[in-house]
Amino acid sequence: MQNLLHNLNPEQLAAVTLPAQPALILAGAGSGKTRVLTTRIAWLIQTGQVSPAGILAVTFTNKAAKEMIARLSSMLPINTRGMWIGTFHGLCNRLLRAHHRDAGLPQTFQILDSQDQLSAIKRLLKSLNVDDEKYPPRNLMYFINGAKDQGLRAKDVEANDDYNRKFVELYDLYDTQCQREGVVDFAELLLRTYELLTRNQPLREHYQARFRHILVDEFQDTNNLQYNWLKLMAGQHNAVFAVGDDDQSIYAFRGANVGNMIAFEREFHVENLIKLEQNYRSHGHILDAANTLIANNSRRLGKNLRTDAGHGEPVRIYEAESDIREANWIIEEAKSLINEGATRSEIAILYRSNAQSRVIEHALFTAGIPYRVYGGQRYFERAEIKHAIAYLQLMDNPHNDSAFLRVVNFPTRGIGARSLEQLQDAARQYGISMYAAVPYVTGKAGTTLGGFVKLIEGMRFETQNLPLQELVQVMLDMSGLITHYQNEKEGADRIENLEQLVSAAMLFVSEEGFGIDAPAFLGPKSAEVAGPALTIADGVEVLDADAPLPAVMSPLSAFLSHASLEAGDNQAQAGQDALQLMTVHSAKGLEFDAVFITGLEEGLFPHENSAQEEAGLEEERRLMYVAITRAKKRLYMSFSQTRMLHGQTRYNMKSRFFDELPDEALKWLSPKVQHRWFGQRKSAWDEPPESGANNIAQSFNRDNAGWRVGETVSHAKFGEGVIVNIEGSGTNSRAHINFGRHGMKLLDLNIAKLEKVATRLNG
DNA sequence: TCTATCTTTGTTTTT
DNA sequence: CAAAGATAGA
Repeated sequence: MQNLLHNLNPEQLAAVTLPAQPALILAGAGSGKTRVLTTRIAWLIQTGQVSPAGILAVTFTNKAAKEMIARLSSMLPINTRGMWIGTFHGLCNRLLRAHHRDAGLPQTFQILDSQDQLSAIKRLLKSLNVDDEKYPPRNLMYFINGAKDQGLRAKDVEANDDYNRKFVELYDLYDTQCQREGVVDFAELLLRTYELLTRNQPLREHYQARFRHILVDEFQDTNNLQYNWLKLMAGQHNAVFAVGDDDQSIYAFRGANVGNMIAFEREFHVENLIKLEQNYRSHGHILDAANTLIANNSRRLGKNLRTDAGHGEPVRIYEAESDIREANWIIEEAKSLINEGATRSEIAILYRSNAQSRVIEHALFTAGIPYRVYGGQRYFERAEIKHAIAYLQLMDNPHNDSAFLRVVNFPTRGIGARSLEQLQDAARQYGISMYAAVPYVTGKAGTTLGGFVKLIEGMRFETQNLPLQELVQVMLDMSGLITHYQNEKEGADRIENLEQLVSAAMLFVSEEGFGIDAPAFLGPKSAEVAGPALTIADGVEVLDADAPLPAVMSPLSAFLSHASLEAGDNQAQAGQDALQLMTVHSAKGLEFDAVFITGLEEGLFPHENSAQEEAGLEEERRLMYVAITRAKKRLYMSFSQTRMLHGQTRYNMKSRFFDELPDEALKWLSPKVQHRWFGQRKSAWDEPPESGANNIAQSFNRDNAGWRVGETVSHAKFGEGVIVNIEGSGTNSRAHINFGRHGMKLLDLNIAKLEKVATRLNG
């Protein structure tokens, strides 16, 4: 035990060894949060206070769950497989599989990712002849998910006007459609489990009696439903150990409620509140930047990080003329870091939105530097993989209409809109799935559709005793997907991806502990598993702690769940030492020696859709805080005067966040730009401007009262802005100026009192 | 019914 | 700039 607890600081030690009572740990960035959480679990088990089966540990990302399991198995000589450590969604999936009957779901229910959900909604609207201009599918999706995140069914949602009443009605119909097809969306996984446990007292009491210790990571990210879910699991007696950081709450957009931290403190009568403020990650200047920035937020629980490390290097800031040059600068800096001995994988390039990665990727590719992109297009979201998955879904659950529609005519088999219309009519008439409705379609359409059904049934028959990876292979061959892409010009990559699916299946099978030769449809090894998966206790079927997943889920179902819930963390080229590219969101929880935060411009970061309201802006600021605190030794920030977005050049102002950083910690690298065309051409302008940038031609046109497009100006009332466009000339010149937080203004250049703005420079 | 081509439209973040 | 959707012609 000694070795378990040594090297913990007093606060960490106190947190790890708290008594079995509700506890809230306010853990700042880099304060050893994960360490405290895992050591706590290990300590509880080692001191015999609880058995591994009595632990429920919840995280938000699969990455975090895996990390926790890995650390735990290095700390304790126990098999972590049976332990309940996972994401909210993963754990709920597990519960629903085990109790599918009580939950009113087919055993092979399938999980819709957001793409699937949106197309299901579009399909619903179409079938109901609802005007999707008036009721945009996307809005309906947010409406539904928002309601579910609050724990509300359609009947529970209050609607005060016709418009919202329609949304409620559609919400209800959407649920009906999902139920008919045997599919659940992300929010439904949680809500269904919540309802199941609320309704079913014996079941609830069983799990309450079992999980004496519930530990929650990233508690600030819980939404109301998740919080209530935790309350339900906790019951009256269980110890909830919540770890979180209100300053790192960046998921309010999907319902996360920081207020849960305060609610938790109050409702659970938390007497054990511990703050971890010692930072072990970042050098002083970096931490100062983070602290100063986040101090601009109101409504904080209050916490200030400190470090024993020295000031270290200042934060370097660079202003580029274009996004392309920004990327090139990043690469030059990264190169010199590498020359100085830095490891590539310890350098991260962060951006606010995925679209920004393209320019950087291009530059990295040209420079021949290995890199790895996280997130973005994920493996299981690629079109060809989606098709393959749809075939697998139909084999597992033929009533999934989304899957049916995706591949019924892909590759083409002469089943067009008319046949499907007939089929949909039949399905609606009998209230059954499209697959089941096929026999009711007569004529030629009936024959071709029947052929498709035969195909799926043939695939099932051929694979009924095969292990998962062979099942996938047979599916690929029989579906005609491979042949289809062979005939396509750019199909080679797609075929490669499809072949990878076989390896993915094999990997999944070995990692999850399914026997590698076990048939994919049945519960393999179930006969040999020590103890049955489901035990009957007091007349209730419950999930046994030691039973591995396969006992309640067939390998195929499990694999499909995996595809939806994990989407393949883009493991591409793992192992190679490469630069790390990712959004700020996906960087949460990670740390790097050197970090580049890019695209720090008004409208991008903070994002224009968020900066309108105070709450949104504060979330953006927390996001920036997360970004800064990822860095250990070196931190770079950059922004650009121009940027391509939606195929056109945009002129953004530098981010307001620069004004919220402490000058002493910063070093501005960019050359002065204010008088660049009045003679003082220096450094960055020594190189010729890129061709094709449409502002360049205008930049040498001095006819517009001395102003040019792209220039930063200052206005008495609106503050700083960037000239986006100039119309007219001479005494008639008017300019569209982007004043960032004050919006776009059209000003007469001969009347408005504008001043040129100098960029600060101290290096 | 299929394919090629045009038009339109992009929430930014993720389980 | 792309991807998704709509339209026209084969």
